[in-house]
Amino acid sequence: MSGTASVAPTASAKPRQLRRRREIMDAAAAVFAKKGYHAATTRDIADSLGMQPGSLYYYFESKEAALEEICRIGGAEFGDHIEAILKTEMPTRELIRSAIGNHLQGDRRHYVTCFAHNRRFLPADVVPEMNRLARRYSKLWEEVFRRGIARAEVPATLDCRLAATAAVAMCNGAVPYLEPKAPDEISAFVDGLAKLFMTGALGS
Amino acid sequence: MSGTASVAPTASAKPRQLRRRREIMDAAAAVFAKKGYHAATTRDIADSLGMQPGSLYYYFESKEAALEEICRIGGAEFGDHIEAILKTEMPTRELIRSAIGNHLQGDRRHYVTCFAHNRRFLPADVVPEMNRLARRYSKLWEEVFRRGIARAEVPATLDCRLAATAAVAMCNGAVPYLEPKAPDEISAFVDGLAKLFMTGALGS
Amino acid sequence: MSGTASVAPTASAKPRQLRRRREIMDAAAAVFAKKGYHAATTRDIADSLGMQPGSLYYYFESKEAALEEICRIGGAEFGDHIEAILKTEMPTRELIRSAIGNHLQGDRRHYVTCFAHNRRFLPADVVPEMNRLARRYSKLWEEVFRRGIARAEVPATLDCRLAATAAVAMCNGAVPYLEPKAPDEISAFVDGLAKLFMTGALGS
Amino acid sequence: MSGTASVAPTASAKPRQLRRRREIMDAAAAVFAKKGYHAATTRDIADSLGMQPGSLYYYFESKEAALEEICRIGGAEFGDHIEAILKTEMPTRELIRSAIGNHLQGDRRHYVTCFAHNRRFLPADVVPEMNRLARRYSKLWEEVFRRGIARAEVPATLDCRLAATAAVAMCNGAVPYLEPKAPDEISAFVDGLAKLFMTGALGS
DNA sequence: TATGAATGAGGTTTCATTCAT
DNA sequence: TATGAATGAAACCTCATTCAT
Repeated sequence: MSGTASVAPTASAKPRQLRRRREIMDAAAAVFAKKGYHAATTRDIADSLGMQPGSLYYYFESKEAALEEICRIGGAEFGDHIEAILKTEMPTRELIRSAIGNHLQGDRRHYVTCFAHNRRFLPADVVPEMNRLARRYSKLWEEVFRRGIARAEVPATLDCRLAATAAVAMCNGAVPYLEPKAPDEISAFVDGLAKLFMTGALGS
Repeated sequence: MSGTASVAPTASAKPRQLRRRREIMDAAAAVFAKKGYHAATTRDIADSLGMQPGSLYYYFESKEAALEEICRIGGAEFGDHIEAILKTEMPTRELIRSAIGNHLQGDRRHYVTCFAHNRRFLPADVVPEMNRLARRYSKLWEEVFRRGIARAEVPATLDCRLAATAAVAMCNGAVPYLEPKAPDEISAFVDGLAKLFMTGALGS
Repeated sequence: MSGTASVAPTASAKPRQLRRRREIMDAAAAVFAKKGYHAATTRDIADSLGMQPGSLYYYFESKEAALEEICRIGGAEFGDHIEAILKTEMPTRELIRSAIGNHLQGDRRHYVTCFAHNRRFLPADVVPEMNRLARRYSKLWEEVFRRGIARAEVPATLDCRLAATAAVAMCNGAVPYLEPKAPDEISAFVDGLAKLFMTGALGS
Repeated sequence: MSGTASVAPTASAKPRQLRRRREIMDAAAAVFAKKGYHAATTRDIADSLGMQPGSLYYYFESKEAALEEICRIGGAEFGDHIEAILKTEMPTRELIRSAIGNHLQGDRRHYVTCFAHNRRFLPADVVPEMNRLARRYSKLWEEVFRRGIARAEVPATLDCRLAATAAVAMCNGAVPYLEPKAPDEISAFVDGLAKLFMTGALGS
């Protein structure tokens, strides 16, 4: 397993293996996000990678374990992004735009879609953990609004909890509208959604 | 064989059958909406009705045929509701509240959830018809905003198409937040969403 | 159940019931003969009678019991016919023509088709009885040829057993060719088969 | 990755797969021929191969698709055999014996039995193709007799079409009599049938 | 690391059968 | 007698997963 002879190759082999693993998980996340966990077959994933279904099992223990990992990443990374931008002095308008952008345009957007729609299919003993991640994500959205109130960029009457829910709902519901769009269309779409969310349909 | 006595049962026989069929379809729509088409088993549906899976086939030809019918109803009825209220003189604020309410609180809300999330799983030859229904629903939402502009209840600068997409996206994304709520909580939630959608997170 | 009051109706009701039963069995035999026992559903039979599948169970205990009765009738009646004509002084040529005709044109021809193709699907404990009926039918065919030899109407070198097998095989195999034919075409066809069987393809 | 060593396995991989596929199809044909398509279960086929029913689907798409392929082979190959022997100078007696032999003793005899009895169960859009194959087989039998007439080996009065029908009917009807027989008994049986068919029961 | 063949659990569906009406 | 609704066993089929190569 170890020994001086195998150190050198391992040092370069590991990253390659990890890169491959990331490719596999990305493919799985994309397929899960597109079709949903149950409609997605291991063959779908394998096909999108040009391999055989059986070969996937070198990279994950089971389809469910893959979903679990994807959800964990999706649930955590999205929170992390808001947490990071909350540490900056960005004005609220930009915070919101950045958070929506991360949800819909980020590298790992498939992971979050997966998280949003498929975490309920995980085994009962990990669902609570996932819900904790979801709550954290919501709370961070709330924090965005609360901070906006503190800075007088947001009316003090805003129901921050409801606004957070609405933001997440709108992002999740918007996912299916992204697929047919080109990348620059997506940017414009996200800008539009962010503006609308901030000023409202009846606002100026 | 003849006589007034036998007219009554015959006259009520069909409705009874139709009522039962509606119960079955409602149950299927609820299960599909909750778990998604592929994760929902015929056993789930049957269990929620207290019957055996095989007995369902007395009422529909296949699980897929049931989905098709549910989607058709969901896609049509929701458009119908907006169409109906557009014919009234209701102010735009109430139009929007009513449309969101229909999406999230209506008797057939499970049908529309089904339609939104599962119509892509229908056989290729019915998907275009379903997409036509979806486009119609969007167009009717657009019409709500366009009418608002004409009446000067909505700023002329609003991108009506985007607003329609955002409204539908928000409604679809909000569905999972409804389930744990009591009926009156749902009403308050829908009121809040409608208000937020109209005035925006940053609006007064 | 009994009593003077019900005697009169019973006397005429029984035949009516029996006639109906015969209709049902004929329909079942026809469907079994056409599609085969396993491909034939109770719905097929019911449809051909304009009734509901459940109603059939007033006339037979089970689909299998119906098959058993049909096979028993088919197996017996065909033998009976040959037995009857063997008692006459008919020349061998006419005996053969009559036996083939009974197999392919008789009122109960569906019963014999059923017997030939589906008796193997009966429960193990009645198969021997059916095979006994089949053997009897074969033996009676043999007797036709043996008698022909005795009367010098058939060459003494004929393998009577083989000829019996061939006759039955040809009749069974000819059944599918009957269906599309009109009644008088069937007669001509049977005449042709009988002649060919007697004189051979290479005979004068 | 390259080198002569890896060529051999690749070269033999395909044939191995095809050989296995042929085994599966042969087993399915045998079971279909014995029990009939509807009475034959995928478990019957799997059992006769020592595998699980689900594993069969590695080799064919559905039970019905297997039947279709079997019928296509059965319908074509039998015609091919007569076509081939018609190209030789074989006398008519031998032609007939060979054609009957192919029907009842050939490697693919189960395929033809399948074809004869079960092609009507195929989907409506392939039945016409199958019937075309059946007609071709009949026509080739006719050609055997027609050629015999031309060569004066068969009386000019023979109804060639009827004789073809009778030959096919006799072969199909004789199939059930083969099963309990040993191989050499089968040969004798086929010889007997051929002779009887040629000279007739009443012929010398 | 990857594959092809196989497994077996579980899903959808069919259908003979029952029974209250 | 007949029906409509339901049952439950068994069929076909899918698919995540395993394993020898």
